[in-house]
Amino acid sequence: MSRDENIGRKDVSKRVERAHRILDVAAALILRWGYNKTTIDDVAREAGVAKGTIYLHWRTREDLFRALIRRERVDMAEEVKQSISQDPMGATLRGILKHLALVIMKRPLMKALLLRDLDVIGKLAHSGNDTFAYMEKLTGFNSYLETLRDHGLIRADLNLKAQMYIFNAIFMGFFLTMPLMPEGFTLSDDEIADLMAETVHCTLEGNLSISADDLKAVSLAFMQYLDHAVAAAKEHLQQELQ
Amino acid sequence: MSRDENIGRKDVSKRVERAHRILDVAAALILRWGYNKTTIDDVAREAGVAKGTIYLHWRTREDLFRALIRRERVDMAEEVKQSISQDPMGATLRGILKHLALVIMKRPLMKALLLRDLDVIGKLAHSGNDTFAYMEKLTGFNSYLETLRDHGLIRADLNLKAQMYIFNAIFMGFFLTMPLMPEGFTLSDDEIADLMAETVHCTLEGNLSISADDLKAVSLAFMQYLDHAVAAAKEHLQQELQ
DNA sequence: ATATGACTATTTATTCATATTTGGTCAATC
DNA sequence: GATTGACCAAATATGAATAAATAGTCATAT
Repeated sequence: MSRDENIGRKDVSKRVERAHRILDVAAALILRWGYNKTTIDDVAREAGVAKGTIYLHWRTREDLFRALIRRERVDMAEEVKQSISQDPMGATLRGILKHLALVIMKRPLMKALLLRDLDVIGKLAHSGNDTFAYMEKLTGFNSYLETLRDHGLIRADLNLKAQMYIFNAIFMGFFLTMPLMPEGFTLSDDEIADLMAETVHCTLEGNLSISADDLKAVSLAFMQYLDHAVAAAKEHLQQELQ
Repeated sequence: MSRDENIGRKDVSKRVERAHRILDVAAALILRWGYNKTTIDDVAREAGVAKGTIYLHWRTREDLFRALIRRERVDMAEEVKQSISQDPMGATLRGILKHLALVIMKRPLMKALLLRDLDVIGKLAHSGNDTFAYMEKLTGFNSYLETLRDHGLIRADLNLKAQMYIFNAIFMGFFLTMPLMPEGFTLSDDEIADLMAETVHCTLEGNLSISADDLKAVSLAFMQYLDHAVAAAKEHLQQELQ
């Protein structure tokens, strides 16, 4: 490794560190004041950099916040991956749902994004309603469901599209019901996650007896996929933050 | 029956008829233009009455639309009752859910109310956020669940609060997911209703074997309750429209 | 080369005056 | 007595003109 590259490396790591510091501030401010009322000046001041510095990282204000969202997603994916890998049943449908739910509940920004909380994401909701990425995610999930089905880990008497819809409805339903329940009918995050998992289990996994081999195979395939996807996303993010 | 009362009757029936005509127009206009942009003048013109006449029925604009919503609820309840009574399994949890869902899907106004579609209900959403009536409905549903449980028609290994939450989450989830699914992943109303029922069945009813006696008992109790509640609501509505 | 913050061109918020719409009333009419 | 629609006050929309806030730039400093 030449000296030039070394120097470059050092510079880059400093830059990335600063980018993260700025995003940290942006995350705190968007949750405190909402996207519409969070200014670049605020972010710069709180992050201890000049405004111009922020524009050395991102071309526009929106770019900055979109980067924040991407980072949030990557961090979440990493956390979910860890969580799943520690649970023998983690790669089952109910496992994924439960771990995903618990991680999201701990992350106010992800929760706000999922629930489309306009107080937080404001105009960020309208612009760039990335349906392409969404479709991509859905089709990715589709192939995961196919794998599960091939290994007998979900019911075979329901078509994929239906199972897809059911999974989505349960996922969104449990989250969206949270703020709708009146006093006395609310449940804790952990209870909700468990019930979500239970619902998916009963409806999509049925009372199929899980073969250890199939579970192992699916877990391996899924973790391998997740490892790869998360690593790529992290790499991509690192690159993006230079 | 004296002649006075007869004359009164006739007048009242005319009045009620007119009230319904006005509400019909209000329903059409609120769906076409939304609450905020539907004026009393519009309603009066379309209904073929003078504006003053409307104020002979309701004290304010909001009262008119709240009456419309009450009527919609009563009509819906009546329709659900009919639908359930024709289905042997109608009074089971999955039966109720399915019939309720199908009826709502056919009623744009109910759908808009359920989904809190601000384009339709506009400022009507904020004012009078009737949590009391909501609580009442929830506790009513609670006791229905208790009856089901006593007759072994739903699982006994989940507490009522949890089952309540699950039911709500499934119900809302399937409805709210409808507009969120992209092209190619959508399902028909009937498919969605069936999947909703299936989900509730798997999760809350389990694979319990239903005793014919218990089913009969629950159906009877439920239909009796529904009959009574709907009749009272209708009576109340009739009274309200004078 | 990197970072800064004063600077500017836009955007957004505020104000104020005017015009229009609309909820609700009530004297006149049927 | 029931119904009407002209009428009014209040609310809402429109627009101009001004002020304030803010995104993004760039000459200068480190």
